Amino acid sequence: MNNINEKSSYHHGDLRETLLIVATEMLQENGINEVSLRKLASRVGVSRTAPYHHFKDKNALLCGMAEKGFEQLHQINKCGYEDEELSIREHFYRFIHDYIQFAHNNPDLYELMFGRTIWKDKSSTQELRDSAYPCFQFQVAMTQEWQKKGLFNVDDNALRVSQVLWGTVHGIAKLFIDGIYTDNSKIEEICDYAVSMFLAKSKEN
Amino acid sequence: MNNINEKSSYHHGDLRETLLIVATEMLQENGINEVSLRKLASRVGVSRTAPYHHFKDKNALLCGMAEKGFEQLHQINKCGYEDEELSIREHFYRFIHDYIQFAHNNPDLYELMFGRTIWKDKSSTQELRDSAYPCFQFQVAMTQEWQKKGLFNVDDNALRVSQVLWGTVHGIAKLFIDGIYTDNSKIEEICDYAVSMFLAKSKEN
DNA sequence: TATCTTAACTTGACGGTGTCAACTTTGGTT
DNA sequence: AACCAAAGTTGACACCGTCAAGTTAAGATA
Repeated sequence: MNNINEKSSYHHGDLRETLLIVATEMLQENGINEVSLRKLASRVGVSRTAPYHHFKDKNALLCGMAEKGFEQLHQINKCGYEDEELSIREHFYRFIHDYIQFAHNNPDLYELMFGRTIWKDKSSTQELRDSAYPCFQFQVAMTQEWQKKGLFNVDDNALRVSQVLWGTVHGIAKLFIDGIYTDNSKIEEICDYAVSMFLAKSKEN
Repeated sequence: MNNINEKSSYHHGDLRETLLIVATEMLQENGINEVSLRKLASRVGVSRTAPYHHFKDKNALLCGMAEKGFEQLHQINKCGYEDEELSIREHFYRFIHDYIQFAHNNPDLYELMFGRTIWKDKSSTQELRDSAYPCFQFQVAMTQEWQKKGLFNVDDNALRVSQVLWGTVHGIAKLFIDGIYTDNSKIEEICDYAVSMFLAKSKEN
C-alpha cells in the first residue's frame, strides 16, 4: 500500500505529507499568493476538498509548513552550535551567518514563519507553537552559553540579550530578503559588521 | 463642491484620499485580510469599481497606504533627531524607542510597509519608493552623525552600520508586534538593552 | 447659453478562492 | 459477512479582484 508506483488511485496513502511538500514547493516557486488549496489539490492530483481531511483549514496548512521550517532552522542552529572546532567568536559569527543564509535561501518560507498571518490573534496552531518555541529557547540557551564564555555580560538578563541578538539577525534577514537594501549587499560583510559591533568591547576572543 | 455635507452623491470629491484613510482604518481594525476593495468601496459608499479610477489595482492601493506610513515614520525620526535638549546617547535611545513604538502602535500598517507583498519582485510603485528611500537614507544620515559624535567608529562604513542598527530595531519591532515574544515584555526595557549592548564600549557619552 | 469633452462613477460579467454539506469508496475490525 | 470510520468526491455558496461597456455630471469652448 505504501508502494508509490501502485495506482491505488482512490486513497493516496500519505496525502498530508505530500500536501506539505508540494505546497512548500509552490511557495518557493511563486510566493505565498500563488499557494491556493485548489491549485495545490489539483497539482497533487486530488479533489479540491481532500486536503480538509488533513488540515482544518488553509491556516492549519500554512502553520504546518511553517512548523517544518522551524524544525529546519532549529537543526541548523544545533549543527553550528555543536561544531567543536570553532572558537566562541566563530560560533557567534556562524549563528548569525547561518540564520541569515537560511532566510536568504528560503525567503517566502521565512516570511511565512515569522509573518503576522500565522501568529496574530490566536491563529497559530498548538503544533506550530510546539515546534517554534523550542527553536526560540535554543537561542536563549546559546546566549547563556556565550555569556558564560565571556562574549556578553553574565549579569545581564539572558532573555533580553537574546531578544536583541535575535532581533538583529531577524531584522537583517528580513530587510535582506525583501529586497529593501538597495545595493546587492554581501551577506558575509553585513555579518562581519554585526559581530564586530556587538563584540568590539571583548576583543580577547 | 468641497463642501462635505453637500450631497453631490455622484462625484465624491476626494475619493482617492478617502479610500486611503478608510482602507487604513480597516487595516488597523481587522488586519490585512479584511481589507478588500469591495468592502472598502461599500464602506465609503461607492460602487465596487470606483477605486480603479484612482488606483491601478489593489497593489497600488496598498502601496499608497504604505507610502503614508513611511511619511509618518520619517516624520517621527526627524522629530526625535531635531530635539536639541537630548544628549547623543539619548538621541540614540529615542530613535530606537520611537521606532519600535511606532510599529507597536500600528502593527498591521508596519507589516504592510515592510512585508514581501509590496516589495518583492517589482511590485512596489515609484511613489512608494520615492517615499520610502528618503526615510531609509535619513537613518543612514543619523548613523553618520552618531559616528561623528563618537557613538560608533568613524572609520566604519556608515551604510553597513546603519543596516545593522536598523536591522535590530526592525527585528525587535517585528518580533514584538507579531506576538512572538512570549511574555508581554516592556518596550522600554528591551530598548535599554539594545542601547547598552551597542554602546557598552563608549560609556563616556 | 449651448455644446462638447472627459474624468468620475455604475452595472454586469468572468474566473478564481476558501469552505460547508452530502455523498461514495475503501481498508480494516468485529 | 457485516459494519464502521477514514479518505476522497461533487455540488453549492458567498466572497474576491478585475475587465468591458455604459452612464452621469463638471468644466472648457464657442
